[in-house]
Amino acid sequence: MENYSMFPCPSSSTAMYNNNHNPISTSALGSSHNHGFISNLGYGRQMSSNGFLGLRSTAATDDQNHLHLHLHDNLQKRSVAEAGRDVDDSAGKKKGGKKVRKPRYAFQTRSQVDILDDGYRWRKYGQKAVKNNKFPRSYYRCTHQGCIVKKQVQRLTKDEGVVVTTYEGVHTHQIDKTTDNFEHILTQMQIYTTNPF
DNA sequence: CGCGTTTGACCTGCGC
DNA sequence: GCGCAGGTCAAACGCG
Repeated sequence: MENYSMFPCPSSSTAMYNNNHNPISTSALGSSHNHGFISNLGYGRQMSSNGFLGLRSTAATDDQNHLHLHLHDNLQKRSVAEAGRDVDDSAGKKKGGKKVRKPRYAFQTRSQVDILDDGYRWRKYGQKAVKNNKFPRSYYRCTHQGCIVKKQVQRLTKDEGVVVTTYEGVHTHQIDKTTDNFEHILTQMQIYTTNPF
């Protein structure tokens, strides 16, 4: 749980569509806890070179900002602890028992499709059945040379319309699909939080 | 042929 | 120590 951050986003009741012309229903999204992180970035802006919209620092200050992730099912302490294991040598060592792990950012997206086109190219490297979840979790890596960003995609059992996408690491390169920008991404996804604060 | 997906085996950490 | 569950690997396979 420690290293997730959620990014509340202004919600809308407007129906949206993604690249595949599949509807992204936003009607069920809550709006009472809008902290407006996304809106601070500016619409139509190119993704920042660190590859994650310049938001990475928020995870490091997770405790201060109370940006705790509240996932419905299984993306909880176990997965976080496990994720630390595979952190590359460049980023994390477990000397003396202290592990340093990359921050992870989790989005909850109400979407008919699992894969959100965020402009980067991803290669699937695994899929696992998750306990207490009838949907498998998929594991993706960025295919850009030298980029070690990973993401996990999982649909919630309790709400089949919700897709949880967890990013780990930051991109070391520009976005691959230059036609995509943040505005485009927003047309594909709506992010909301279950945080009770 | 190159790239991406699938999938079972394997590895690792945590809880009991 | 053992079992479970999450995460990764890699060979096989499919597709353009």
